[in-house]
Amino acid sequence: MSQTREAYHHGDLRNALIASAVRLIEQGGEAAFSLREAARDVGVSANAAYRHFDDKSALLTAAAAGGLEQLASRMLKAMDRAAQSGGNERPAIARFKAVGRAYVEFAMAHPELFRLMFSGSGVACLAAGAAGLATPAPWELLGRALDALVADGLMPASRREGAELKAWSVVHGFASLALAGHDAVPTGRQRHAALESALEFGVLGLCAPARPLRSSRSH
Amino acid sequence: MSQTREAYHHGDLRNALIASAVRLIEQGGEAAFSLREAARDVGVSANAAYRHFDDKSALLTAAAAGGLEQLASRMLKAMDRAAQSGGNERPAIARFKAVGRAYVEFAMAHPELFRLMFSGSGVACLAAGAAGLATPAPWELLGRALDALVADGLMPASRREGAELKAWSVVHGFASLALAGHDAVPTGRQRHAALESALEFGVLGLCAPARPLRSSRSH
DNA sequence: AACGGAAGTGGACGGTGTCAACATGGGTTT
DNA sequence: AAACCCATGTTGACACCGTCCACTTCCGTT
Repeated sequence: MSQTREAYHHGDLRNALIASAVRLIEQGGEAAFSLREAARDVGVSANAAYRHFDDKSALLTAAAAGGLEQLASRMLKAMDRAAQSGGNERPAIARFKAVGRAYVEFAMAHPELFRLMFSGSGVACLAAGAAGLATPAPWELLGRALDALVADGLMPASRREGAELKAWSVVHGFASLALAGHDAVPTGRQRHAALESALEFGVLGLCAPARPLRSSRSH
Repeated sequence: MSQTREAYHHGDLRNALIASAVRLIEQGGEAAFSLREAARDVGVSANAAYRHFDDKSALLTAAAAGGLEQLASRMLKAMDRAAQSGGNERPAIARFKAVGRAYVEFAMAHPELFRLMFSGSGVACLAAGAAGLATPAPWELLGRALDALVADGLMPASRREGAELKAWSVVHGFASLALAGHDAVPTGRQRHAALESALEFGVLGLCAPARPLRSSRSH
């Protein structure tokens, strides 16, 4: 984080612009960001940005990719932490929950950045982000946690396929609704409890035995 | 509340602007909408809009509220339809699933509008939308479906509180990820199957018996 | 020491949201 | 029926934005 050393002509403008974009977005949302403002913020002409980014949206994408990397890093750390001290849960379940918890907590800590990551045709953001990423992509981490659930015999192997989507949906939906300020999502202390409850809900949905089929054809 | 009454100068501009905004947004996303363009579209001066909306964002909010109403209407219709011909599912479960299905299908049919409804400080959108809405709000419909699950003895009453949030998270997350073009969400025919699977996942999470507590204090 | 190209600058264009002042015409009051 | 008023809509202007263009400045290479 040695950013103060950037000389106008010689520093790495690219990263400085990304950092500035992230800062502006986290403060006032995607709307409060403008290419000119970011350039101004770095103390450089507006058009200088075009030497490093094709487009305004290219800068946005780069900022989103940075956020994605940060998210993945947090998830990874949370997983490792949970692996060694999983409380009184089965380790695989503790890890699985830790991943989801980290996901939601990141969204709460960086609401605007999180929103940016999944806004618009996020295809671009996600794909571009995942392309040259150092840390494994978030959904890859989730996949590992799910594999562990199967390996420990907690989740039927037949349900492994498509499990990422379900688990991801719960936490992503939770985070999105919380960010939207939906009434159903409590705030503050109670939200933590709601999140834990939602995580247990996800575990149950994945691991619980299937419901008996109800063939009430006619009566 | 008699809204068509504003046929003063040139028809009811307010609704015309909202309709135009919805159209523009559905075509090219929120970014492709501008106050001036909407005004141009209905053949009126740009500033005329300010007689009906405080702000650009006020128009956006109104458009989102319209979408919310449409969503609620679809959910209601789907619930009613499922109630009378629930396939070979328990009626309460058929209704519950129908609500979620309608939610996701609406998002797929109107991706940009759906995105708008939950973007930004959606508080404004959702609150403003729910305020003077004719049809019951979407989450109210969901609440009824959940009540029915409890009434039929399919979901433990102790889990009723906060159940909206969990169910909502699944479908909202599913829709959001699908809209973002996430790899985990299949497209076309397979998506339908994935949605059904996710709905069953939600039912299981709500209705399945709790996991046995695992009190592995110390070793 | 000269040079070629990368990095950054300045100006301009069309577009946008929004404000202030002005025009208009239908409904209400006399 | 005539006069008025105010909601409705218009015109013009301002600052800001993204982006294109031509120009300058400096670094590393030869």
